[in-house]
Amino acid sequence: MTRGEQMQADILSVLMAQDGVMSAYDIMDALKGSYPKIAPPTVYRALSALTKAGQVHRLESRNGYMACQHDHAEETAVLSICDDCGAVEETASNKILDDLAYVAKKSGFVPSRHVIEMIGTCGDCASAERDASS
Amino acid sequence: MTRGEQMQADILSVLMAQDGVMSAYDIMDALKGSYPKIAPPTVYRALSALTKAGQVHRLESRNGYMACQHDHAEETAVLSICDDCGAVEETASNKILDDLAYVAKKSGFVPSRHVIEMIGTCGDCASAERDASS
DNA sequence: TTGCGAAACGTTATGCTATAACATACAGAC
DNA sequence: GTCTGTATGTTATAGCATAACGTTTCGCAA
Repeated sequence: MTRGEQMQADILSVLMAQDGVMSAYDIMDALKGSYPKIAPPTVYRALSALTKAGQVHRLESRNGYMACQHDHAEETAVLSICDDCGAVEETASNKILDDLAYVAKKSGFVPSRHVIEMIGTCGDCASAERDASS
Repeated sequence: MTRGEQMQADILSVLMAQDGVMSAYDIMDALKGSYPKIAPPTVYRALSALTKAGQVHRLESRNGYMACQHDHAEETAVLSICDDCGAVEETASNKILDDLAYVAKKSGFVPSRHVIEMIGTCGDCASAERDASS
C-alpha cells in the first residue's frame, strides 16, 4: 500500500466511523492523532482522489463529505440530507439519471458529473415532530 | 419600493446583465458604484431573500449565484453548468421532481429544497472541441 | 410634525472552506 | 546506494459566509 493509499484508507475509516457528514477540517482534526503534522492540502488531495473513485461523496450544499454507503462506485447517488439531525441517506436511481441524460441530450450538453441533493427532514425527525405537536 | 426591495432589484439587474454565474463578492464589487459602503452581509441578506423568492438560483457546486431564467418561481430547476465557458442552462423538469418525490416517499423523507446540477460541457463548447480535434 | 418602532443597512470582526506554490521526504526500480 | 516520481509538509493566502451590534431609514400614528 502506497502512502497515498494509506492516507485515503485512514480518511475513509474516519468517515465510516462517523456515520454522518464531516467537513474537511473535521477530518483533519480526527487524523491529528496519526498524523500530527497534517495540513489542509493533504486532506483535500486525498478527498479528491476518494470522490473521484466514488468512495466518498461530497455534499455540495453543505461543503461536507461522507463515505459512500453503497458499492455503486459508478452511479450517481441521490443524497437526502436531514436539516434536523444531519443524517444523510443515499439512494441510487437510474430513473433520475435517465431523465437527466434526456435533459442533457436535448441541448447537446455532455455531463461529467451530477449533483442531486434533497434537503429536508428525514423520516425519523418528521415523525418525532408529529409526536411532539400532538 | 422599500430599501430592501431596491437592493434586491439592483442585485437582480446585476445578475441579469452578467448572463452567467457570479460570486457574492463579484456582485458586491459590481454594486460598489451605487453603494460605496456595501459589505458582504448586505449582499448575502439580499441574495437570501431572492433565492427564497425563486428569482435567483444558488449554484451549490460553484458557490455562485445566477438570475432565474424562467418564471417558474416554484418549481425546482435543473442547472447544466459548463466547465469550459461557465454558461448555465436552466431546465424545468417535473419528471425529475416526481422521481425525487418517489424516492423521498419511500423513506418518509420530507424535502424542503432540491439541488439538481449537471456539471460538464455545454453543446457549444462540445462541438467546438470536436472541430478543434478534427 | 414629531416621535416611535420595525426593517434593513453598515461596521467590525471572525470563522470556515479551499488552494497556490514550493520544499521535503518516502518508496520502488535499477 | 542513487535516481526518480509521487505524496506529503509548510507557508501563505484567497475565497465564501455569518455573528454581533450599531446606525440609518421610513412608514405610521398620535
